[in-house]
Amino acid sequence: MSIAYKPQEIEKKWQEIWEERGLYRSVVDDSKPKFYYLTMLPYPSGDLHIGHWYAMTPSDAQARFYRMQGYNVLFPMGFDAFGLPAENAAIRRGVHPATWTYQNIENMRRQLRSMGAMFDWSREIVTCEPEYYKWNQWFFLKMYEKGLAYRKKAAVDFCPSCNTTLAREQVVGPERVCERCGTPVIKKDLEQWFFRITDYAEELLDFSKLEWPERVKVLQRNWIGRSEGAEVVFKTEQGDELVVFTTRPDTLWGTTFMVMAPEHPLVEKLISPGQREAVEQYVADTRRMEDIVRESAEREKTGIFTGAYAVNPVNQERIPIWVADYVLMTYGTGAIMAVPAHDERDFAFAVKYDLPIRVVIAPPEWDGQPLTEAYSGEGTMINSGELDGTPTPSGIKEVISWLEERGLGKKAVNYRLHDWLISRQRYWGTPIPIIHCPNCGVVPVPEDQLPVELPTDVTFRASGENALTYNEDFLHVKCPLCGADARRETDTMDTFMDSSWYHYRYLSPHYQDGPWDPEEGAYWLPVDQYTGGIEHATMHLLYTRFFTKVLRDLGLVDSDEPMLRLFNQGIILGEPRDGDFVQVTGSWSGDALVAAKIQVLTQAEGSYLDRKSLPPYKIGENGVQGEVWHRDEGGIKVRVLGGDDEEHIVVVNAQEAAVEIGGQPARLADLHMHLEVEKMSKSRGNVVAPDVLVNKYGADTVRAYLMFAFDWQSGGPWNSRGIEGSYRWLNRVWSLVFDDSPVPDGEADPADVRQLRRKTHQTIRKVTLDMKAFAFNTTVAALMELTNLMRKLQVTPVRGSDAWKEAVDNLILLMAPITPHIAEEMWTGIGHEFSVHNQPWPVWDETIAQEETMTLVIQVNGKLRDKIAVSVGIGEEEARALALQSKAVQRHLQGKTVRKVIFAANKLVNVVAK
RNA sequence: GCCGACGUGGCGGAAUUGGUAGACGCGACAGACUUAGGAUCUGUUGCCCGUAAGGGUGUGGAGGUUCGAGUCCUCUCGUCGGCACCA
Repeated sequence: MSIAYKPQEIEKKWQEIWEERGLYRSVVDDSKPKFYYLTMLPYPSGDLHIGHWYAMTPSDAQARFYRMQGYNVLFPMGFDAFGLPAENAAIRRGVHPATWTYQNIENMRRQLRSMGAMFDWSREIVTCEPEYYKWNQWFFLKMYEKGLAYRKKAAVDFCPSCNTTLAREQVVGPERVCERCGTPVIKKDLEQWFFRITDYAEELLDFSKLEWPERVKVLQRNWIGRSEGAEVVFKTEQGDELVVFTTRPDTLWGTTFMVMAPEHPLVEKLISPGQREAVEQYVADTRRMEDIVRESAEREKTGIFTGAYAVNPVNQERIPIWVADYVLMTYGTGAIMAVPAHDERDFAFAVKYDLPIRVVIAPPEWDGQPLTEAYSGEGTMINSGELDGTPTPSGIKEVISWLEERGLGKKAVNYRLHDWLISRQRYWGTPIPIIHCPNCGVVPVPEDQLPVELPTDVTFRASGENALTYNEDFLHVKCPLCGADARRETDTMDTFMDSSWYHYRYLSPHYQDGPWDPEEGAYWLPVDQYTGGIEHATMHLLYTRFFTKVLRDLGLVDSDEPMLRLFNQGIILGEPRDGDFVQVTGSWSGDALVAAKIQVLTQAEGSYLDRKSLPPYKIGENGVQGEVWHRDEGGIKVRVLGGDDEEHIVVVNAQEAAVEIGGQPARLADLHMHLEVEKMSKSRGNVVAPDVLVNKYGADTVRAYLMFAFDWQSGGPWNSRGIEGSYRWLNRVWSLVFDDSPVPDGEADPADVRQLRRKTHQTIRKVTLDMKAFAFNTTVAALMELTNLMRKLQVTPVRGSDAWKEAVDNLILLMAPITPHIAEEMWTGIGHEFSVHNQPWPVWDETIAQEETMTLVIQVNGKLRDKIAVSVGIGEEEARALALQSKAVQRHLQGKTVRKVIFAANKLVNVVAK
């Protein structure tokens, strides 16, 4: 073993050589099948996170695998460069968003290169470049022409902290907070731009052309929220039409009142004079109420009678119209028919306001008594005139035809999905290419004037207000139609616009005559494999599907779907750790301890403390001994365990405390607090920095570990010891391949040779199948198994055999996608030609991989009693005889009679006895 | 509340889809080499009883189907994720 494995040297070397030789430049080549492998592009936040590595390096390995299998693989990378953090940095630190962004990109490019991934950098895109966002604007204009982009005044969710509107899916949780900063959103009435994604709602529910995880499809289906029912037209006594949507038209005869959303435009007109003041007060109160309060389901419903009446079209009954906050303007028509007997919410409302409840669906075996709660199950229609007696499922259909015949209503489908709100009141985004002219109104910027560039000389206000709104140069423009002084639209586009089509721009990032070069498109599209996090299930992945359908309808692409196959990787969580064990002395102030001195008795490094070697937990008169459970600027919490594992958390005020670690003075911030398995975050201090790992172990180790240690789909907690295992493995492989000690004398044992060949071919088979199936952890495990066998045979004459060479070559080839640098170094190092990455993927020989002998499992009554080595393909008779001869079997058969013998070929014999 | 996913050693995770549970790795324990080792190498390692041979038990829990269940069915508990007055 003449040379040591020095990943830092060989990785840098090969990355440069691959780059120089253009090894991963992908060009259209009709002689090869194409494979467009796409992994989600990062936001340039500053540093590459271990999560980026976790998402990208297994993807890279799979892309490399396809490449060696003979595909022409495109594996591009870029930066999702517009967005709020850049602007916030500008405000906080006075750096221009562009400067901040490009500095981060520069750094992240370096970090990305350190992965050794096969990214084709000649196709890199940066979405904040005018040559990129010009096409955002172009698409916007095309959509505007087709009526797919429109402007309307709407009550929109607005984040007062980010000072911008949010799309519906950017408002999260029952508290309805801003996804980015956690501030509760407020409602604002603003003129906003929307994309008509609802036009495609039905088509977006069709996943038949997609090989996507069921999870994602379910999330999208829920998000689109399709429900079938009917629209029924009620008339008010004033003669206005009041349309309602219902999924249960069969309960129409049970409508005893109607409810409108407080925001419903007709409310104003309906109010009777006597009720005017009260209703207006109610509407105003509701509108002022925050959504958090209003939309909490537990809250008791409130409402008020408008004084107006409507007529139920099915039975001409006069029913009161109420206004209530439990009806939402944003769903259906903003008005409902209330059927208290068969709807929980209506029931509660009717009880509260003493409104009539009429049963029209008789529950099975109903005794005719008044209901104590709403019955929404199946039953038989009653009190419904000529339709009495119709059972529930068919009743719905029958009522719909009944309504349609009489022109009272029609079958209808409703979606929860809203149009996509794309306006953002922010500077760092794509300007919406629209001009507001006092004479002509809304005027699109002519195509030949694109891009509308973001001005660079802008000043940022601490409030976060859109800098474009007071940038005079940007603002003032002549109307392209009439030449009058006009004003530019200052809203910019949601950044999801950028990521909705970036996979098209990768094809030709600098192409001038269109969003991409159609020739490239004809070859590479659509994306064959997409990988990324599940968190994008309803936003990015729905928008990008919508976008492709729009592009298809514009005649730009042939496919209905952007990405045929999707795989979601999980996330890497923080490593759990015990906190430091400390001895705190000070004085008590109530329940809290005011510390004078905090001594760390041991500093935990990554793993749990050994309790045995520590002093006991203690709460005393002048201090405590225990584990640092939590730490913040003001102090710590110390966890003390009592005799029965009873837990006490002591709050320690450490403002005035002297901190000592190992006898040395230290800062409070140096104390390690207890960490659970939880998301990595700077504040918790459990972030793993890939750069540090690369410096210590090399990229190949990090790649191998990330692929080996987790089920890729699930992710899991980081383990700083675990990565050592992968490093050991690579070192062992290295010393196996570069073993230049003399080969042991003698003849190689043919059985060993056979065993090695068999294992080699089995490994090729396993790795090939598992790589395809995203089972990366078992792929690496298989390679480790082969390594382990080789290490056993390394000290025997087998090392001089052809089987050994075969094993070494194949091991290197199979490792190439996973650990590209060491594989290249070993491949060329044993005299093969550059590059290992241009080699064809090895093929296994099924007959060599075949086992000759196997372990026949012998069971008695289903319990394992013996194992016998037999040759593969042993017949039933023979197996049965062997089983019955087994001493262990005979022992267990004593006093029993054999009833039956089950034989499972190449598996086991089960003797059933009583 | 509704929808979905998941529960396997001290830990991360395997299990050809109904046929040897725990591959591979981490950790732990023992030993070798070493001035030393948190390097490297060898061995052991689900739990319980037993010196051993051997036996019992074991995939969140309870039941069921089957010659045989981590895998299929029913119920149940727990964890996580999504949606949530959606008419």
